[in-house]
Amino acid sequence: MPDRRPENRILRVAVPVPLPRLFDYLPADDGEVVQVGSRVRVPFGSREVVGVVVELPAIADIDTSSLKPALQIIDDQPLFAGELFESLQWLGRYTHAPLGEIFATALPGPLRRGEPLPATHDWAWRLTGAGHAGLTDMRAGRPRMLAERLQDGAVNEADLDPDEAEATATGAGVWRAAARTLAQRGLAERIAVPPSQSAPAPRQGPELNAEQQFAVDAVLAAREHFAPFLLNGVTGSGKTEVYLHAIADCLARGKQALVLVPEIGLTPQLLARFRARLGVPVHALHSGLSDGERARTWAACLRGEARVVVGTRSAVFLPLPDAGLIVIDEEHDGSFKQLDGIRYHARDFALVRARALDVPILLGSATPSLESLQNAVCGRYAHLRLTRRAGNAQPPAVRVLDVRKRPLQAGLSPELLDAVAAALAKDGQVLVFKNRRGYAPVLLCHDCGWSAQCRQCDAAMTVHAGGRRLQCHHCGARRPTPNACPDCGGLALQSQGAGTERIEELLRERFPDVPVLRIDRGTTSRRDALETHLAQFGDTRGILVGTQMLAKGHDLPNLTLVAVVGIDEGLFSADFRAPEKLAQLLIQVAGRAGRANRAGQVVLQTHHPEHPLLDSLLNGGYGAFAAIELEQREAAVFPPFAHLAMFRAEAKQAEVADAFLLVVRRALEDADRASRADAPALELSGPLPAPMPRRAGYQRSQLLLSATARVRLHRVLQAALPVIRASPAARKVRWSLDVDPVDLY
DNA sequence: AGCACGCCGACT
DNA sequence: GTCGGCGTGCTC
Repeated sequence: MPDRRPENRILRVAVPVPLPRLFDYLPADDGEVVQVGSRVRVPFGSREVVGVVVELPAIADIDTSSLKPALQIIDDQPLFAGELFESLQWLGRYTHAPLGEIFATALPGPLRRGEPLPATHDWAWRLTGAGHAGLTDMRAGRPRMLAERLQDGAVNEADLDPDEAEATATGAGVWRAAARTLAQRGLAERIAVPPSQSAPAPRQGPELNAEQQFAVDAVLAAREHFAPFLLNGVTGSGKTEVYLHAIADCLARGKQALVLVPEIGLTPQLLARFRARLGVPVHALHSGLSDGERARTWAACLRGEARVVVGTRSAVFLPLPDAGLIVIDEEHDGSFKQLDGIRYHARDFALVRARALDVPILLGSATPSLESLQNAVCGRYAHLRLTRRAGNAQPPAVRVLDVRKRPLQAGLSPELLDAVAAALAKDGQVLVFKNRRGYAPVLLCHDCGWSAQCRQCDAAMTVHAGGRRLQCHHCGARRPTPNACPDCGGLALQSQGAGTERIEELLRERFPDVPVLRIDRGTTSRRDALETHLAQFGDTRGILVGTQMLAKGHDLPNLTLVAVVGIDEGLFSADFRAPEKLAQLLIQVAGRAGRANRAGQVVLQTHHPEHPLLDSLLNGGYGAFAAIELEQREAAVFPPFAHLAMFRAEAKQAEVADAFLLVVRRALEDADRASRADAPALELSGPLPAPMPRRAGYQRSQLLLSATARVRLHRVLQAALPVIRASPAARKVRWSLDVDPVDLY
């Protein structure tokens, strides 16, 4: 019988520092009982940190002479228990990140800093005795109006908040000033009440069509166990209705549902729709919330009070003691991948959690990632298809504009400007969409469409050294930029198109009598600014100019023309994922054009009207494109047929970063040689300059690893990382490891 | 990552 | 004579 008395256990703690090990502490002097998964405050060097207890080994087995006592047990009940604890351990092994940092990223700020788990009760206001007595003597005004609302009993703060329509008319939260006034005069008081489970009565949704019903039935049939579904539904086919039915069933069984949405997808409209339909409070979790609100949602989930949570990437770390279903909307979206710190992929981690929780998981998209599609093709995911659009909505007509040798203004051809003029003449709205993912620039001939390709790699070369050098990101080959096009002899070689500012400027000049609204990071940094801008734009005729931000969001019923420019960089990018991202984007922006009552038109401006990507996409849709692209990925041994990891390093001098990556390369080659059964498991490319090689005075460089077998990739990484971390070169650079990197070039 | 300790330049 | 540059070493 093991001795479980706390004084005979030591605490093995994961501390939030980038050290791949755990630290042991003696129990706190207060003799408090500790459980695995609880936070503890511990001394660490010359400071104090908050860590998580991950083991409680018997004191008899440990040399305790150098151990310090823990300072405080923060949680009497573990914050990380059961499935979440296990899944986070898995994530630590998978990302090769220290456990302490994993726990820290899984927690909202206040909990990470050691604050106690917040209360989750609601607040309500009620009149005091004096308030009831003095009501009739009060002057007219907001305080009196509030007092009158409270005279029949306490009212929750949530119910005092005006609803969406009122909020814009009166301004949100005006009652708070009135409440403060009443409280100061002793007429009203704020009281804690149990968390409300009340919500608007669930409203009936539209009737499901046969495809939707089939999808819902399939999910319900599998609801008792882990079952991944790819819900592949064209734009407007009603994926959300399928989610809502599956969630309603989950709630009826007394279980929790977690819905992950892309950063830009968590709009007030989406939340309002969920709230109106489900009949329980719907919690939201996104970066626009205050730290306190995030901590409260975390606590509400842990206590099982939150039944439905809709959240962005970080919501994948919420505790789900009564989980019944996980939904990932727009599963292909890039914002599910964290790009710094712990570089996790929320969709992939959600799959791991769903398996551990033994619940179904629904991945929805009109344009699934090729990874998920391949999983569906090979039968690991059940493939559900929604092919019919709601109502009479017709897919928009797509026209490809060949702009070779056309006189461009700000990158726009005369034909495109004519199309804009025509749409405006019919009182329509126009969206001019500039494709500008952070592609490294490629060289293009405006006369014939020629682009600089590497002679060995069949991949586009990227422009470096201020346009004077071309470099291949696969093999590192370099050559000078030609002065004239090798194919047609023309001198119209250019590395990139115009930005949205230039386009906006030109359109204003050209169409002075209509509003031109530019939407991009510069004009629209705040989270809700996009919605506000679009709402202001309304449905009058006018032009929207923008980048990715405009691909989704606010419905624009009068949008009759979508003009897309700048797709050639995507067609010939060095990034093997560029075609996939471009195809997804084109489908998405095209989906914005036209509604049931008004036909929409899409114009694609390109130097490559015959490009296979455009051809397959236009003639066979996303499915046809994806089938071809998957074949190419298989032939080239790229994901999902290979598994990648990326070391990145930055230093003041490029040679320092490269020297470190050469050490990494050596360590990986050694580990690979030592572990290999028959053939090398790894293919390495690099060190190569990163897409933005210079940033803030730092030179950035990277080393890519590829392996066909995931286990071997991890085995080699695990063997090589101690060597890498211990190397003197590692201290001279800032470096990181990214397992399953998304943006390569 | 922090933070301390530790040994060499321009300043009150 | 000191304040402070950031190299290197450690954190139970």
